[in-house]
Amino acid sequence: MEIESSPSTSSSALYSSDQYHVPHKWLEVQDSLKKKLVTEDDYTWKLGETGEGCGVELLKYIGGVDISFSKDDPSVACGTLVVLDFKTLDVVYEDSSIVTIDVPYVPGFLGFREAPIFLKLLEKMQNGSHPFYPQLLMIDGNGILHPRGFGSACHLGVLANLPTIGIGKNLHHVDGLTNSKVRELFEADENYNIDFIYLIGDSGNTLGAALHSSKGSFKPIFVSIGHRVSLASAVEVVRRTCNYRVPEPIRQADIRSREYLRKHH
DNA sequence: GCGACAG
DNA sequence: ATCTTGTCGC
Repeated sequence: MEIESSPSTSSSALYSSDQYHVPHKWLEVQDSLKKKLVTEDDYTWKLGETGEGCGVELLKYIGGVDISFSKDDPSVACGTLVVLDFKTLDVVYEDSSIVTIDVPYVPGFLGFREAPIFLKLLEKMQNGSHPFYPQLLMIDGNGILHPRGFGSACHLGVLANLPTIGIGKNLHHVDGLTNSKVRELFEADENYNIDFIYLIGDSGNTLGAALHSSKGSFKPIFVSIGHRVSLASAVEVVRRTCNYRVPEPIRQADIRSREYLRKHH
């Protein structure tokens, strides 16, 4: 007869520390959603730039999402969805919502905590048949650059059935990838004036790319595919939305969510 | 054995 | 994520 395991003994030994507890079914749900993941370009529009205006549908509305948390009450947060014009990078839509979050942050399960909030914002827009509903979404968090290949960008992409790109501002150490390894790769290629390197794990899989996205930034951002987009397209889109280190859709969502929270709380 | 740990 | 001052540069 099995003895009931103690609460500190999580079903997945992601980390040797018992600092985090993985709620029941999260691994199963993640695995189930992962089966619906599409890792290639799956959309009808083009990125434009060359020979546009020939009747082809172009990428115009690109979304960004982020969440800011209250310093006083960690359960109070503000989720924000912005939509930018891909060409001009002007914000053409913004919606923010103050919410209370009871779902804990567990490394490797960020989607469970944040995706529901973004889904609500997207549904609100979709239900109103808003003309600026995003064709593609950028998420503050990783895509397949993740311990089980299913980060929050994949999570939201599958649930929203939208092409998504994951943006990490810090490296999630996965498959043998480390910051020093990334530094080495950049230094090895620096002679060729290359501003990005592919993140290839010990498994041999390409999990994403590290990109020096703006001129004055030595610290890279970490791009990985979420859903229905190829890595090449993802990097291209990210490149073209970076006025600063952080791509504009995410940067605007970040700024505006923090501002909204400050005003309404 | 210790410690790592997207947001 | 959030806690935080000054400081360097355009």
